Amino acid sequence: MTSVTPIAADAPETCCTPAKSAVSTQEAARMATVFKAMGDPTRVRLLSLIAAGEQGEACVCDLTDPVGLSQGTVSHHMRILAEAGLVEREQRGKWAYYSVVRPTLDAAAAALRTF
Amino acid sequence: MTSVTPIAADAPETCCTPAKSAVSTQEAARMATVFKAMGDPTRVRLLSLIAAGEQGEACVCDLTDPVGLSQGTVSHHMRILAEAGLVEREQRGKWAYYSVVRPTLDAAAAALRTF
DNA sequence: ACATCGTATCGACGTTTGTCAATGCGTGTG
DNA sequence: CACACGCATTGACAAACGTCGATACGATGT
Repeated sequence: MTSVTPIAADAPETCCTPAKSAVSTQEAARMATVFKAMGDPTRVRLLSLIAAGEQGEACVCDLTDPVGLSQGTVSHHMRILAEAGLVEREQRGKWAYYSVVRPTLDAAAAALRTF
Repeated sequence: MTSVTPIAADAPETCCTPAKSAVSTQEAARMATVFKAMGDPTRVRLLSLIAAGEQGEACVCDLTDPVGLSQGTVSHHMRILAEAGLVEREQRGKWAYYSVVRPTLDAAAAALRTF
């Protein structure tokens, strides 16, 4: 699984506040997945820590201390962020480096502006 | 309660990708409140319906049918959206009109871009 | 091969969440 | 006044969530 459906970058051809129509149920669900992933203080913090990291990335071992949670819990949160398409995982040696997926963030921000 | 703390419009004096630092725990918590409110498909739908409404507003009776949930449940969701500062309530006659609070949306979108 | 280290996964737990049906509370209308 | 209507609140309950400790997995180094 782990579909990673990045909110849909549609927005057909709109101009300025042009007779909006409500989003479909499925689109609402996809948006909610991303927002729900960011709906936890710890995950917001994790995302922020990763973005603030050296190359905009960080491994789990760098994250457990700052958030003050067990390694297992952090790993769990990373999984949720990854499934929402907010971060990407890259195995380097025995470390797992996570980096922020900017397009997803941008799509989410854009989606917010459509309301 | 119902603090309605709109994410903080800080962003001191930054330019282009300038040595980011992680957000504080409290800021993370405030952000998470807003995103958590949008972390449910029904609430995304509600927000969208309101924004798509006549004057960018809608009363609960207009919302129950589209989302297919009981009136009590819709009222519950509206409360959460209101507490997150995402919508405002205005009593007009015997109807309660909800409207989207654009600044909160914008602040959330801006916050997303800081990652 | 073996021991070690960094992560992921599992099982269990208390808490929070989304939902409903029922009830309470204002507000306008007969 | 009494009644109907729109909305909020309550109580209850199943499902989902966040957390931990323990365990399993995969890569490194000895």
